[in-house]
Amino acid sequence: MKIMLKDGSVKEYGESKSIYDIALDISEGLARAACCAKVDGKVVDLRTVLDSDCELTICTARDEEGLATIRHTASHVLAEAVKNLFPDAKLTIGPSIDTGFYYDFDHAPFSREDLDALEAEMKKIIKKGAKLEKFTLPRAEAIQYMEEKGEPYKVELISDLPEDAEISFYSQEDFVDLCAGPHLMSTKGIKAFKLTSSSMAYWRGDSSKASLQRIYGTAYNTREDLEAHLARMEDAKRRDHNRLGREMDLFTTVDVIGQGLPLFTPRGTRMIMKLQRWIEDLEDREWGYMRTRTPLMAKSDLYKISGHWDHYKDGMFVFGDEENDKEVYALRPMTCPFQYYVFKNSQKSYRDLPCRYSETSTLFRNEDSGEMHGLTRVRQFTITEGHLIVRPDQMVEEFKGCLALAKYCLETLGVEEDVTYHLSKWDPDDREKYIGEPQVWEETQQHMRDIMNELQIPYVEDVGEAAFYGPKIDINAKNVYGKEDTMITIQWDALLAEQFDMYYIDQNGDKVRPYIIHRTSMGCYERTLAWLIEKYAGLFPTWLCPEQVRIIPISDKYHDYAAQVEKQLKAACIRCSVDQRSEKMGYKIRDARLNRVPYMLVVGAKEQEEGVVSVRSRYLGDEGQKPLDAFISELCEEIRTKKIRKIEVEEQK
RNA sequence: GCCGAUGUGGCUCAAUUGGCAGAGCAGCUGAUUUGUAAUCAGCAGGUUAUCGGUUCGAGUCCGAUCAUCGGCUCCA
Repeated sequence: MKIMLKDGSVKEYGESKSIYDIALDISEGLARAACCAKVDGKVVDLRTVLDSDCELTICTARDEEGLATIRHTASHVLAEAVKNLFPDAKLTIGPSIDTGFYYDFDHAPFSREDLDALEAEMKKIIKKGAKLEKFTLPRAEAIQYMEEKGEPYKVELISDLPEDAEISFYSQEDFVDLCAGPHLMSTKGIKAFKLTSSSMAYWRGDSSKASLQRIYGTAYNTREDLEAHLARMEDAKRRDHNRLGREMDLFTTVDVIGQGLPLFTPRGTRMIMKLQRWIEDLEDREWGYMRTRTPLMAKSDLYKISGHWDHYKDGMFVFGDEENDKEVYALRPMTCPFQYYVFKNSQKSYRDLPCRYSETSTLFRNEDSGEMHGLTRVRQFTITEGHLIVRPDQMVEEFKGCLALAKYCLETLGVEEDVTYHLSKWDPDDREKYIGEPQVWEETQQHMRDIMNELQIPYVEDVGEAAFYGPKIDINAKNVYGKEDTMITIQWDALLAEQFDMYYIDQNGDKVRPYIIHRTSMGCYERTLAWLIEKYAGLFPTWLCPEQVRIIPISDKYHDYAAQVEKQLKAACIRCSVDQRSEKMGYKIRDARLNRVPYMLVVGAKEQEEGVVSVRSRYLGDEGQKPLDAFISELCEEIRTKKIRKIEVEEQK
């Protein structure tokens, strides 16, 4: 039998060798190095292919697939440990995931102490180095086998497998689990793992079914990799906007105000206003948008026309007293219909289109109480929201324009490399959730594919993620913990114009339905700010900093000169302050750095005499003396161009 | 909404078995007048998230509510 290794070399083995020997041999004695194999691009278990004649590639622990195999086996070891320490626990499922693995058990909640005990038990199991062996059973026997073992969830899993599916089990000494594989040859292959947390999960993700306890763990090829991962997690904790944003005095929350209702302090507000003025000016001046200002609430009638009442009522804040014949109102969860009525205010000619409306729009969504998180999931947020009412023949160009504007915003914020593009499609098997004809949906989705391909933007397609009125491009970003959030969305809508009876007059004097693009350029301010905090760990580009310059007089003899410097900076619209406290310079510098002020101007006798400033920046450290005029013009240029300077000095702590 | 954990000055944390609520940092006041990451001293700051219960006595035990965190589910 011939086996191809990752480096392209080929090894040949005779019939007599056992698969374990072969596995050991190809991995040069390390049972963990060869984890699984790939045949025709499909990941398969080494055991199933090593005794057949086919061309295969060995995946080692350094490959994504190999690492997933290690983690999958780790989940089995966890399951064995749980059965050893908590024999009553019932097994369910335990896959590998991006960051490690988990296993769900039907059992009472596990404490951190339980996890520590389980970790110790897992180490024992690994040390013994049991061989993992695979065997299969016919369906009836498999069910009987698991019934005898008292594992009802496994019985259910087996019963739900397709008729022709192979029903395989893996054993490691006395512990046996239903599993499709692949797995390591031996538990010894798990060299570095840690149980990270436990939480609750539903059986098959269904909240009406049994609640299970999920134990999360992570496993890596080497101890160094594991430690690097844990260090990344520590770093993530430090960057976490929900912690850092509060620490930096950008926002806060108050119990009596409520969940998902953050308050922005003057520093946070300054950042948001900076973003808002930039984006409004950009849209209006360079992209031909017209600003609207529309109500934050409306009668329920409006949402009935738009379809939101049927599709989204639970997500709205509704008030009023229908039973006593009083009007029922709702706070707006989106801006669409309001801007449609701005469009409908006057009759439009084909020459008036495209009509690009934009609004800095505050929205209200009644998210479930468990959903709120920092600034990324809130009940009230403000989005730079726009609707483009266009002729069908303008749709593709305008859609491209929206994508270009979004990309420009991402580039300016320095985050364009951190996003992924998603084509969010409807779900043909869940027609209830959507309006419109299947054919329209498929055609529109194809248009969007064409646009993305033409612009050469890589994207993935997600089924069932569309809006109820049309498919969309979602631009997602990962937070510090790797969890994705939608930052920007651009939606194609060929349906709602009908609901609102919108039209324009074409060359022939006929009424024609326009198309609509729902879009945002920069997303909502709350989420974008959260993203920026995490991206820059609070060290924002200068133009966004709530405080750009801290003036540090060496002693109070120089307060007058410091005040002069401050006056000139303020005249140039630079956000600055003077630290007048009677502290030593070192103390003031430390304080300014902890406040993440990008520039410090030290002023004393020398500076006062010569009319200069001593510049200390976060980028280069001590930059030496500069004439004040020169400093101001350089800084203004940096702010005007929204430059992102590279930090070249080590951050001390 | 569901499961779990958590909640003590602005922040980080302490308080033995239920027995006087305490420290560091930040803040304020005074002294110090400082040359590139912490000068010294003093002061002030609390209904221990809220409400109720058990108890001679509750930060600590019990219940409810609110909020925060980790997940699940959801995200037009």
